[in-house]
Amino acid sequence: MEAPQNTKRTKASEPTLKRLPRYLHYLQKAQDKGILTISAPVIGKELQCDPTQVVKDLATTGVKGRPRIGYNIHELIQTIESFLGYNRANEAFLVGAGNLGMAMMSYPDFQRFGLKIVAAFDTNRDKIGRSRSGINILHMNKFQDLARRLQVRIAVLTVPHTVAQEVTDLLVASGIEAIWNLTPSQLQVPEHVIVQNTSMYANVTLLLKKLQEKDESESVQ
Amino acid sequence: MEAPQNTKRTKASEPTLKRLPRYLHYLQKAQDKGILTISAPVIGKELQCDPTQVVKDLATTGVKGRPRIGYNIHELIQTIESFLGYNRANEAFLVGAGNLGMAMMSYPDFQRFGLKIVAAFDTNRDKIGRSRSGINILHMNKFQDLARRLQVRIAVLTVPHTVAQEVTDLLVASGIEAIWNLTPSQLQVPEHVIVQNTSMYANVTLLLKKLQEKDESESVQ
DNA sequence: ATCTAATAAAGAAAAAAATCTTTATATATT
DNA sequence: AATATATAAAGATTTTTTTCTTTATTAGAT
Repeated sequence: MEAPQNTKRTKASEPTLKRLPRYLHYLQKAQDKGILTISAPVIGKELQCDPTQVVKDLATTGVKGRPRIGYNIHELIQTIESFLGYNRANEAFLVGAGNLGMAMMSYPDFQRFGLKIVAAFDTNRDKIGRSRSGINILHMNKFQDLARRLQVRIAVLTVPHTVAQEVTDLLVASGIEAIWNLTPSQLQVPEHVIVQNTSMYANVTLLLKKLQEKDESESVQ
Repeated sequence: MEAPQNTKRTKASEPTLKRLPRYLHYLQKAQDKGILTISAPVIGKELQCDPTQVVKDLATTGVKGRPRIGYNIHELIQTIESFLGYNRANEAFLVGAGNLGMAMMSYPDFQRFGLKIVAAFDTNRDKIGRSRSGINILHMNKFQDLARRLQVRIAVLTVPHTVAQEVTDLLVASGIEAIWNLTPSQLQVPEHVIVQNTSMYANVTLLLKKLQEKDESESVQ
């Protein structure tokens, strides 16, 4: 355990990390169909992206392919999953059992992607004691104690944005090291805490802007 | 209406488009506090991002600031909203009234960001006829007729990934031009159809990988 | 009125990412 | 066995995006 076999400390770029799960999803479907080997050009064609991009992305995981054959699909899946850390089950607490929180609880397969939501928290009395997809909803005042005792490092934040910052302060005080922020708020956190923002608004903006640009380019013609 | 006043056809970059809604959200909160003018360094400090980046992003919208003063916050908000097209109410149909679909229906303020979900569709009998946040849930077999009659161009896709492609084919056949894809599937669409992918899996992967890299860098020290 | 400091704006440089090109290799075909 | 071909892998180029630098402007202080 002293020397790492893989000296490939090739820190993958963010765009690459975002593409890898997509490849993985496609590869798993392909494997289910009984396919044994697959080439980068085929993946690129199917996922409508550049084949050399696929080769480059796969190369960062350290997997080796063979000319004229492609990659062994089983080995490829294993390597990507291991590279992304999907084998470890990272335990997480979800905070905010509203609509979005409930949706996240019943979102399928997070566990296959390395994330296991082990409990949910809210302050609404009507929700406490209930459960969703096997995840119990507890009162927020139990968060700090449980997070410390269970050594949970990750929180999924789905509270209303009006209370996002104050809840975040509690998470940080409870030892949370990584926050998946699904609120539109920009969270203030200490340097050692990781925040991953998933803004629905940014995405809807991008979509509408693309549509708008398409309209404009057509009207110009 | 013949010649456009703004010859600034500065097509904004994708990263810029994703940042603008964040600025907007912060600016609106600042405006509520009664602030009248604001400078890029202040925005940058508050949102912990580079001040020159903020200046560049704001410049693409065409807004003008004044040295030593900053930007008029009201004018700034107006300009960004107009640039992003938030004034127009783009009507959309939501397809798939499951957990995520319901969450999207009750997601606040989409309309402020230019998107108005006017109806939802599903095939589950238990859901049809009900409504959520004032949005009625209709049977999927009414989709094509309604989309055409109401000239709805945008669809929000929140169906299970197993049926994502076949539903997409129906959307396209119904004249839908833009799809906000919240399933993990890579959709096959004709060239003229715009797809915006929002993958929860890509985001969770990014978070876990960042945490993993942090752990590794600490253990190396 | 003049000077100073803060800041927008424009431009240059650097960094990052995507795309393109070349090379090498292994399989299938003749 | 020799050749052609598909493909991975490595490298080079181009493009995009971010960061840095410089310049110009303006409010406030002296």
